[in-house]
Amino acid sequence: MRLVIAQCQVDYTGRLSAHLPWAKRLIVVKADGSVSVHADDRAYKPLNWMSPPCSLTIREPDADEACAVPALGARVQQVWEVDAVTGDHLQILLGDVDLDVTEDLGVDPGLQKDGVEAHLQELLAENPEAFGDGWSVVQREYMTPIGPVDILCRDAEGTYVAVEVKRRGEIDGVEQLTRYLDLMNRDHLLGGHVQGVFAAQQIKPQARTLAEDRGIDCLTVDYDALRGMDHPEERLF
Amino acid sequence: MRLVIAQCQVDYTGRLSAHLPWAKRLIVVKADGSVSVHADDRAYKPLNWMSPPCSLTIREPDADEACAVPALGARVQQVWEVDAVTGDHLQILLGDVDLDVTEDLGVDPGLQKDGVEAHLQELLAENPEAFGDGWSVVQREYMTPIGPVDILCRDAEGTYVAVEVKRRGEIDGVEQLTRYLDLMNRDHLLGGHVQGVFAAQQIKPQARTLAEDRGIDCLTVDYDALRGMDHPEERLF
DNA sequence: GGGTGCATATCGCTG
DNA sequence: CAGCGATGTGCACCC
Repeated sequence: MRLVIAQCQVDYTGRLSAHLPWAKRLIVVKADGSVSVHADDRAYKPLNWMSPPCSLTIREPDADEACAVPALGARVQQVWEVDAVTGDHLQILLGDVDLDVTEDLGVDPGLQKDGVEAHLQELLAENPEAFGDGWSVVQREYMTPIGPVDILCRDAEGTYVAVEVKRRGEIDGVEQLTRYLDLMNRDHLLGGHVQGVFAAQQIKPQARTLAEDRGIDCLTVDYDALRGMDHPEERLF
Repeated sequence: MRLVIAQCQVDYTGRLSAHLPWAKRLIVVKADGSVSVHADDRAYKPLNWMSPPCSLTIREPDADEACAVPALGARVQQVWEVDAVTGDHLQILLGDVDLDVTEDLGVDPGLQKDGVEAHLQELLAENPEAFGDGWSVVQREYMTPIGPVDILCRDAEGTYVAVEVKRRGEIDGVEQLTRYLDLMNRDHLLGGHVQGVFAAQQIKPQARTLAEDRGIDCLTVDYDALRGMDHPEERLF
């Protein structure tokens, strides 16, 4: 990883065009080939970047570029050209350099996450009684031509129920489930009528209203309680 | 901006839980208060971070934490605690420090962008003949109770047309326009029938199929050509 | 502050 | 490779 703090001017052309006037910024070159240009705000988001795969070429400024004066009495020291196979291009003109360090970080052992939608789905699939007495799971990630239904269940009467699981239930999730239901209701193998359940840790009022208007049941899920019902020894950490 | 490269172990609890085992990483503290932990890959995305507003407290390790040995012969030097008002918490245990520099970057003059959806919408609103002869613009960002329609037009026959503009036309955009049309078709002030146009630089086949199935017309827009029809002297750069 | 939509979104999985 | 969905999405804008 290489860290450079320098006066710079940046131009990007690709999916859009963007221009950064002269200012002092941080430039990060990672081992994966990525290049990012950061200001002292915007949290972790850079002002400009190039994602790998891309190639970085560093060269002397030509006569024309040397005239692009970063500050009074200063001059352009280097020109960085970053090219991606997609045609995206990032050009960085560098003036005075305040920091230029390179450190080998090695490969990161990686990130362990807990509490994402996949875990919620897993817990619900293992505890279908959370939906109601006599419910059973037919299949997780039940594939339809337009995407996978999170959990396909049958209720106590044997009716098929498509369950859409979300951490936060918003209007998009209801639209998604509606598309699945429209399709599944045309499938005679599923009995001609598939019920819908929208399950989330938190359901926005507008999403609930839309769901109920479409005959979809809503279930608010307590992740920690459900986790407690499960096997505590299987927790990640 | 403060840049630290050090052996570290990171734990995050908030919207989810996440754990990073000991490894050498880059830690960035920006003037906006944000803290990001980077590995040497994942392009500009950090492994873990805290967004402002948040507070950073640096302290000595207690007896318990000192036992968390980062590497053979090393010991925990510092503990960083980052807290957000939302209750989110980030804890970083630091071992050996390889780099610790602080630089004042000042306020960034900012970013100029060209070619995003807003520009496309602007160009189309100024050139409604792109939709067809005799078309006129009624209003941009026409408000409905569920959100703004990008452009409301009338065609040569005087029929109202809701135009949804996207850089890349995908299925979500068709759903969005459909919701607007459902609502507007109940509005007698708009003549009881509002036509739909889905305009984008590129329209995915599935989005096109869905749109046509719903009676929505598709228009592929050439941004550069449209820009040429417009006033070249008004270009950003 | 909630609702809505845009983003150079990025990333991972599946077919 | 495309399609689809999740993301600690983040962010701006508007009511």
